[in-house]
Amino acid sequence: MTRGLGDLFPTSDNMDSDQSLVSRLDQASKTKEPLRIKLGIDPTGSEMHLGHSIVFRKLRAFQDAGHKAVLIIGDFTARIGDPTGKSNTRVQLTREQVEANSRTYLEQLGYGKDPMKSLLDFETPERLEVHRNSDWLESLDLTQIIELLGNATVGQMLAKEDFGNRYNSGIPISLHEFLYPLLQGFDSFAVNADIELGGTDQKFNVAMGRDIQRHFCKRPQFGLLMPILVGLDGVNKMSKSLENFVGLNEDPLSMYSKLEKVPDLLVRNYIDLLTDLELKDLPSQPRELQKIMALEVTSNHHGMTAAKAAQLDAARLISGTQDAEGHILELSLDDVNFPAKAFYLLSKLGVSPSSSEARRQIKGGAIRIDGEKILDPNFEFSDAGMLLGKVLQIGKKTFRRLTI
RNA sequence: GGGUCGGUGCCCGAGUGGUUAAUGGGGGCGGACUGUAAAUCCGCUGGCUCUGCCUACGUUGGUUCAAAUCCAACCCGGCCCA
Repeated sequence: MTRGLGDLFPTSDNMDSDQSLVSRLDQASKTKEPLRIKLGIDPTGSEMHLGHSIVFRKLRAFQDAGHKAVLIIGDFTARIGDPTGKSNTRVQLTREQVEANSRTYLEQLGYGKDPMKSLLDFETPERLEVHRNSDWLESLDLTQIIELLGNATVGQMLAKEDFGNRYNSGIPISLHEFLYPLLQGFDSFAVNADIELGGTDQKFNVAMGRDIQRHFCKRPQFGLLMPILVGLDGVNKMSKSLENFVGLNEDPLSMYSKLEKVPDLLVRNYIDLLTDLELKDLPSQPRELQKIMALEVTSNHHGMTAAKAAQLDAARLISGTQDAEGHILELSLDDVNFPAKAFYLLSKLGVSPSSSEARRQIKGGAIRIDGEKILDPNFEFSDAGMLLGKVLQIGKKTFRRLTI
């Protein structure tokens, strides 16, 4: 339960169960009253990634220990946008976008899937509640909103790192952004949370929840924060917009290939946060560790059989051998008008983003056909027969078999 | 609302009437090396079936043979004042 923990508060070790999580857990097991573990997620995108999964793994651990997961789909707060970690105002989403995102989020978390292969246990009713925060936030009236706003000061808001940075560097902060932490806090009150899970960047918002609960005369929650997962670049946090992520619904091969080459410094961290493996039982060679980690994580989401297949495929693709029969994606020459010059072919096939880029790739020596380098962008293929069944290679890692 | 400064390519950021898709950095892509990596080195980095053509420096107009660079209005933002 404490594995990988980033931060926990409050942490007093006295016996006051409002201040010590250990005594609260004791109390819960004595009274057979499961704790309510809140985790909120704003459906602001369509794709979840491994960074999200850390906190869900923790939630699942609580479920498996008999507690109740209270999942909040932030369909209302998604429309405001969490300013945490942002250097500018977030675009506001429409109701329809948010609704579509909510559905894909639930699917990615394993709704309707075997609990053994999914992040959350959706199958055991007493272990899960799912709420949408529009249920209570949408109907707040101005009086209530003003009461809510009274719980925090401008000073507190500006003390929050992201707001402070933005304020000091002259980047605009819209007033509605100040409301976000308060609404997240109100969620904790609304679902009567005992513990709120979140990333370490959520400390301010989670702490706000305690203030709001106390304001409404509820027992304040504990905050249990998990570290932020560093992305594949080894520098920034994992995020879709930085394109350093591994999506939860990526196919096994793509998931494995990305994980297998995470920077060495990250491998232990990934093992700690994304698997149940014990580091001391594992070999120390970085390359071996990468493979074990990639296999294990892929297996968590797709099962061991699929993960092992992905590992084999990845090895074949990397070694550059083209005999990964059936594993090379096919690409149809259907749309191509012959005679076709090399650069036109690449852009028409969609392997190059533009025909200018295709020219550059060719000149840079990135393109091979059946292993033979093409260096002239204007090289002309007179008809499809010249290419049929051959393997087009773009860079080191992308292979496409050309078909009709 | 008033004053003032500013809005440049994926990002940051030079440029301030005239060879040129527009210095530099970051990021990205490609190549070499390697452990498929990191570090390092090299090349590329607006679009187009491309020896040429087209679109670009907040928006729209204007001045000029010529504008990212000058003028006007408008939109957006910072700061100071209210």
